[in-house]
Amino acid sequence: MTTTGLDGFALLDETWRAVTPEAARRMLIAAVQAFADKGYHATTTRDIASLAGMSPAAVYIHYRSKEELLFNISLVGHETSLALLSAIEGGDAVQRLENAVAKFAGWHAEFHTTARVVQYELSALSREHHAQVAELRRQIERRMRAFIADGVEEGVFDVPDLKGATLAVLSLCIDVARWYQPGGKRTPDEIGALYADLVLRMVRPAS
Amino acid sequence: MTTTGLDGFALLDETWRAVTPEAARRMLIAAVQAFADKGYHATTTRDIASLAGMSPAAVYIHYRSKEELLFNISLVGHETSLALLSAIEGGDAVQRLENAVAKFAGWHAEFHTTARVVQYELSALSREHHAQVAELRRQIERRMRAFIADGVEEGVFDVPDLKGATLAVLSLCIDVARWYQPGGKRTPDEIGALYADLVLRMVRPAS
DNA sequence: CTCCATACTAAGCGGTTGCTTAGATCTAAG
DNA sequence: CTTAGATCTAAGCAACCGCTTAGTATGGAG
Repeated sequence: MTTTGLDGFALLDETWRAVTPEAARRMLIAAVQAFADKGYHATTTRDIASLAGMSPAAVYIHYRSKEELLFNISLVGHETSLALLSAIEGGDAVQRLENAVAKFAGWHAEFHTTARVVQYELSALSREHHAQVAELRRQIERRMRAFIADGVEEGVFDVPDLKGATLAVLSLCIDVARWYQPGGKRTPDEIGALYADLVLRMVRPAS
Repeated sequence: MTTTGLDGFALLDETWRAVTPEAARRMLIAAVQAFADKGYHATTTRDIASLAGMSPAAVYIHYRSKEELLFNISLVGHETSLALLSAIEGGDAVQRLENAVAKFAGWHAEFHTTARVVQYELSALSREHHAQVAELRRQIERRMRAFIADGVEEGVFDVPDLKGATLAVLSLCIDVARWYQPGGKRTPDEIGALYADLVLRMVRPAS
C-alpha cells in the first residue's frame, strides 16, 4: 500500500495516471494540492494555473470550470477508496474487517491530500455532481457495513448497533485525512494497523 | 446537555450569551451560521452583515476584520469544549472516560454549527491566533489522554498504545461535527451514549 | 438647550475573482 | 507549402471582495 520513497507529487501522479493529456493531468494535480492546502474557495484559478506552470486561461482548455476540476478529483477519489473496499475478499470475517479498516484508514493517510478534498469540499460541488458523489458514498457505507454484519452473523463479533458501529468506523477512518501529517511519527501503514486493532477491539465479544 | 425545544438560533445564542453589545453578538452568531454553512472563505462580510440584519460596514464597528470574527468563534468554541472535559471528576476511571466521551461527542453534535467552524477553519486563522488556539487543543488532548491513562493505571483498561488510542478517541468525537445533521435519527445524547459505549469496548481488557 | 461619544448607513475604493476573447504557436495530414 | 485542428498565452471584462470614508441618528452628561 505505502509507496515509500516517493514525494507528494509522485504519489498524486500515481492516483491520476489515467488522466490525459499530460497538461490536463498536471492541472488536476495542481488543483488537488491547492484545494487540500487552502480549501476550494480560497484557491484561485490563477493559483492552480501557476502551480501547473501555465497561464490562467489554460485551465479552461481542459475543464469547463473550477468546479469541474473539483468534481473530477472528488469522483476519482471516491471511486478509488470504494475500489479498495471492493477488492477485499477471502479469509474470515475478522480478517476482512481488519483488512478493510487498515486499507481504508491507510489510504486516508497516504493520500491525505486527495482525501481532504474528497471529504471536506463536498458542499462546493454542484447539485448534480454532489448527487453523483453521494451515491458512491452510500456504496462505501454499504461495503463497510457488510464487513461488520458478516462477523455478527458468524458469531465472531458482538455489535449491538450495526448502523452506529459502521458510522463510527467510517468516521474514524475518514478523519485521518484531517489530522495526518506526512512528517509525523506514524506511517500510513502503522495508522492502518493501529486503527484495525482498535476497531476489532470495538466489535469483539465480551469474553 | 441537550437543550430540546430550542431552534438553532437559540442554541447559538446560548453559547454566545456573554458577548455584548447585542449587535456584536448578533454578528457573531450570523458569522457562525454562515461559516458553518458555506465555509469561512466562501462567506462574505456582506453575508454576515445581512444575516445579522445590518449594513456591511457595521461588522467593522465591533470587529477589526473578518478573521477576528473567526478567532472569537474558535477561541470560545475551544474553551467551551475544554471546560466540558475539565468539569469531569468523581467516580471511577470507567465512569470518567464514559462521561468524557459522551459529553465531548455530544457537544460536537448539539453544537455542530460552532464545532464545524472550530474544527475545519483552523487554517484560516492568523499565525498568532492559530498558536493561541493550538495551545487549547493541546490541553484538550492532555485531558482526554489522562482519562484513558487513569484506567490503565487502575488496571481496568487495556491500551497498548496510549497516544494512538487518545488520538482515535478525540478524532472519533470531533468527526461527529462533520456528519451530524439535526434532522437525523440520533439525538446528540444518543450519539454521546453510543460513542461512550464504543470507546469503552475499545479499551476494555481482553479477559 | 449644547456637546460629544457611540452605533449605525450609504457610497465607494483598490484589488481580486472566475472566466472570455483574440490571436500566436505547434503538429500533422493533404 | 498549405491548411486545419488543437493547445497555449496576453490582455482584459464584469462582478465581487474586504474594508474605509463621510456623514446621520441617538441618547446621556453638563
